[in-house]
Amino acid sequence: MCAMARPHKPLLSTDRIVAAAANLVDAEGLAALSTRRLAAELGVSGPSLYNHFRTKDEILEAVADSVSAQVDLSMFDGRDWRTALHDWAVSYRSALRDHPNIVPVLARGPGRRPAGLRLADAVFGAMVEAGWPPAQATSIGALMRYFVMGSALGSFAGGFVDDETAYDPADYPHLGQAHLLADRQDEIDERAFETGLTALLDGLAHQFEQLRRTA
Amino acid sequence: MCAMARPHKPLLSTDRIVAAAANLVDAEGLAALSTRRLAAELGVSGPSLYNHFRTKDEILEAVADSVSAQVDLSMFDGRDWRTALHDWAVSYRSALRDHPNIVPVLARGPGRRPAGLRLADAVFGAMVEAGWPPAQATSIGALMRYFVMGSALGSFAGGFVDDETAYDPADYPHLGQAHLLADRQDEIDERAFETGLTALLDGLAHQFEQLRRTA
DNA sequence: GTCTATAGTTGGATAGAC
DNA sequence: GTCTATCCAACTATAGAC
Repeated sequence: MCAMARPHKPLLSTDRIVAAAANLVDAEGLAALSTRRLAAELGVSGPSLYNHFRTKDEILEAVADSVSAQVDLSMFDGRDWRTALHDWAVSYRSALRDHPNIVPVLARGPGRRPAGLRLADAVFGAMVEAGWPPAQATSIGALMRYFVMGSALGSFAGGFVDDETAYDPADYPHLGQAHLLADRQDEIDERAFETGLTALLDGLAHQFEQLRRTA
Repeated sequence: MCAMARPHKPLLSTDRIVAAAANLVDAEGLAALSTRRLAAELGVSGPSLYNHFRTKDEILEAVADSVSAQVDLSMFDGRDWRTALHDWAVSYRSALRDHPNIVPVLARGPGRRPAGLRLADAVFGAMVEAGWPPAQATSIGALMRYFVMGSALGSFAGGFVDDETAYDPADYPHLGQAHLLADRQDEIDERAFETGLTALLDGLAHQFEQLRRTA
């Protein structure tokens, strides 16, 4: 009878653990990620995870970095900064919206996470290359992160309840249609993101022109 | 000997509970908010809280709404939309940065929270009043929320470690100065926020002009 | 590298006395 | 409206067998 003590082929791998953890967090939220629960999803016992990660937080960091790794950075090779920044923001948001529950972890910053750092390196390098002064390039990296993370953290439209009686016109005179937002979440959030991104890039292009003129 | 069964003066009030909960979340994070811990801070026993709230989540929602209530909305009376939007964004971010740990809860949206709804009502109403079509006014409310929440969720600069050896130039050729960011967090985040806000408002003003021209 | 067993906390919430 | 007592579930992590 095999007591399953030491298998000849490892049952686990860091990649399998990270993938299962990401699925769990996506499906049930950060709070649902426990070592026991994760192990159960992988068909192993809880303590087995500690052969691959030292703490639960290490697993969480690895999940966060796997999301950063999904962001496309290829547009920074060659294209003009505005187009590149637009396409990057779209890819960035797309990756984060697939995993909104992990956004608060990503918001801690890149720290020592390789994919997060590659991302920061690519956008900062491309902006400096394009002619932005380093301090401005830093601001651009920061403000784009603000906008993308904010847009991925939670749906704007989905934050209103789908209940006509919830928003009394006497209390909220302009929210008469607000209960309709929840039905068209994706469309409304998508349009707001594109509107904001266009405004942001228009405004930055304006600043860039002024910068070139005075230089 | 008083067994402290039913005091003549209530020891607790919803306001006291909310204030203590906010302090706890600010100081130690969302995870530190437990009913037992919160009760201890208030000098009462854990179950006493259930005389004022039905669940822990109700307390959390009340904390979130108390933060929304701190946002100034007076600038929407009379001032031009751009100035009002700027001042509102600054006040909004200021309130949220004082309580960054509660931002993920605020990101659920206003739902049925009165202060959150007053905020949404004020900005939407003011934009429509100023001449923005309702769909655009909705987008503006959403994209401003994205930007402000993203900027309050966590520091950009503070997300890099203050360790010169952490960012190897061979791996990250443009992050040679990144370890210096952590030392000047507030200054860097503040400038990025103002840069982004100005760009956003410049871009929206541009869209508004075009809208007026074609109308 | 996986298992079992377990230590040692901590959690949300209810029942019923006063 | 606060208390005490309690239920029972869940958690991270370690020790040591195989």
